[in-house]
Amino acid sequence: MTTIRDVAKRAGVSVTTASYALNGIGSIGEATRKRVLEAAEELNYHPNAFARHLKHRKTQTIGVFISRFGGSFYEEILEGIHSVILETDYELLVCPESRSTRRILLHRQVDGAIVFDSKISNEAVLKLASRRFPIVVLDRFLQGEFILPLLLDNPQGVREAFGHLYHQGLRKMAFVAGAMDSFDNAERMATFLAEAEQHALHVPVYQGNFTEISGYEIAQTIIQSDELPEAVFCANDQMALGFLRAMKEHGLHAPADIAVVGFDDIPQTRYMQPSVSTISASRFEWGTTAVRQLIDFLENESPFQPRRIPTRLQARQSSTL
Amino acid sequence: MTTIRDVAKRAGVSVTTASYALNGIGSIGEATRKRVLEAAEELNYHPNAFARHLKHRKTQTIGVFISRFGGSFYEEILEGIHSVILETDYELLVCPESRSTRRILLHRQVDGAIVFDSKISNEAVLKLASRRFPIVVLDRFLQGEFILPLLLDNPQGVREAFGHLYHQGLRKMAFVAGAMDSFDNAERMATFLAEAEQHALHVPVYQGNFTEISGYEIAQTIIQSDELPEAVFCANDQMALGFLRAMKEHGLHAPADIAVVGFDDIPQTRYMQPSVSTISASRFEWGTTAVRQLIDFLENESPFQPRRIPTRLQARQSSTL
DNA sequence: ATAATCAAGTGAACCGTTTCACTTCGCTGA
DNA sequence: TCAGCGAAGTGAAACGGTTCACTTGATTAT
Repeated sequence: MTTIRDVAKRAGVSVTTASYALNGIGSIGEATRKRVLEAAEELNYHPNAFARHLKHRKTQTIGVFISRFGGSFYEEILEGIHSVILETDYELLVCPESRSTRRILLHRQVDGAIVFDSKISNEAVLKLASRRFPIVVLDRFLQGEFILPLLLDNPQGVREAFGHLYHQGLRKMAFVAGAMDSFDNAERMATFLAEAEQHALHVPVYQGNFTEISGYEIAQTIIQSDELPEAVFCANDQMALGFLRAMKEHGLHAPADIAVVGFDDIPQTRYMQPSVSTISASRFEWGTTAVRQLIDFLENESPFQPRRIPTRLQARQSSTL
Repeated sequence: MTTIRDVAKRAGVSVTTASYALNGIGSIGEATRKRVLEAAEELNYHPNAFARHLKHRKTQTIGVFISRFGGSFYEEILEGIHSVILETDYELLVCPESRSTRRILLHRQVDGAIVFDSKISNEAVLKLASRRFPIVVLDRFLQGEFILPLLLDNPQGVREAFGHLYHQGLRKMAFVAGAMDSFDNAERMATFLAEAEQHALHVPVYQGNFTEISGYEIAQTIIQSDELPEAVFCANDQMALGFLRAMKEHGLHAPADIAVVGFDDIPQTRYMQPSVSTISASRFEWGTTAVRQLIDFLENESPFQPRRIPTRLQARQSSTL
């Protein structure tokens, strides 16, 4: 590995001069600067990032903490984040859940974090966040001067979906809930029930856990009961898929027998027969917004702008009479 | 930030002793060790990763270089890599194409690399690879003592697909090729044509570029020609999807009018109507194999084991008469 | 002629660890 | 009694950069 000392020696200058010349700062004569740059080029010199970070106590890196790579779930968000990073001189460190998450966060290997991993506790986030280490959270509602929660606009999409069902004359509705500890689930449920209440409807809630199988099992239960609901809203698409699978197995059709709406707009929903109505959000924009705000905070200390990511109903076959 | 000096001071020992105690090496009395660990705990001390890396000239990090996050393409490979990393004391740095790729590679911020990004040139890989910096490439055939190409077993899957078509009595076949500079495309095509030749078949080749639209356009051309082939093999699924879309628009059905087979087993193939025959590989296993070999090389200098990732035909509706 | 100014360049400390080479000291065995 | 030893602990250099405070020597103003 060639170091700046090698470069300095070859250019016949001091290390200080070499450093200034390479970084284009300090007052260095044109001829000298050129000599240093040439030497660096000839020796194929590249500064050691660790030495630099150690000195600067900054890493020019944004950390993104997700629970796993799979599931198509983070893909678009990451693409969005990446697209912004490309325009900046920051780097991107994507870290799936593991011991290293703790390590990386604690060892300050990144300048700021975007958190989308419920395994990271609220306490941890609260403890870590500081002026020197702002955190954007995408998966929870958490307030703090140096914490920005950036969440989906669940109410908007859910209200739209409710209206879509209601205006088609459907009155007997059911709600299939996801994991209890999920903020999104809570908000989707609260909104749906509030809308129903406004229209004097009673909506039974079935407790699932966001998995396909939980949707499937809940559908079994519902189908075996006395009378079927006219419409079911599932707190996410996986459960809607499970629900539809059970319906199919019992010879029931959506939307004729039960209209079904999900949430997230995962790719399969488009390809299923029938195609599945769902609520979409621009996950790409979610990612770009998150990283823009984070970098803006790091560079200019601009206070966080609370914001919701818009959602939109995608009315497809499974709920359109 | 608390440093090891703070810990040493609080424990009333030298920095050296603190370091040894924290790392569990050197000869340090039991009582002293305990005192140091307590001090570290109380001060919430975490060693600075950069200082450590600087000293060690090792980062305990594997870099994965992909072209982008989207497209479901890397997902499973990354999951596989991640699952292995979890069992080791290495960390994972996933880097989508950008200036930073160069930076990270050149600045030796990782101990070894897994490359799956055709934008990184062969020359770059050849120049970088060394005993101290082994590289696994997943997207090209590249030989070198410190380079391990880990590729799909294209011939196996393609031969299976050819047999599947041939045994159903199909004789008039066509091949829809992907990007010219792709190793996978070349190998798939070579295998298919060789198989055809063995059975005295002539197979016309249509040049696409792996995109859905190129498959669509080629289908248009073929459909407007005098006589249709009985079967078409597309070098990847995207093109197969485009091909099927064009067929549908012209009122043609797969497999009755033309049997279609793709390659990659992307999720949609399962959900389409008709479901699309394709060739699958365990991408998860691809990832685990890659990182296992890399770490094994780093730790034990065990020479690379050339290997192919097995592929398997998934015969679905689009090609099953 | 001389002081002031300025551009160009340099020495050395520092960032936070690790680790080599060394010291200290109590104990054992002859 | 004392050489020798091993356990416990320490000082300081090193990793590879950056940057503060400083020197040098030429130019300018008076």
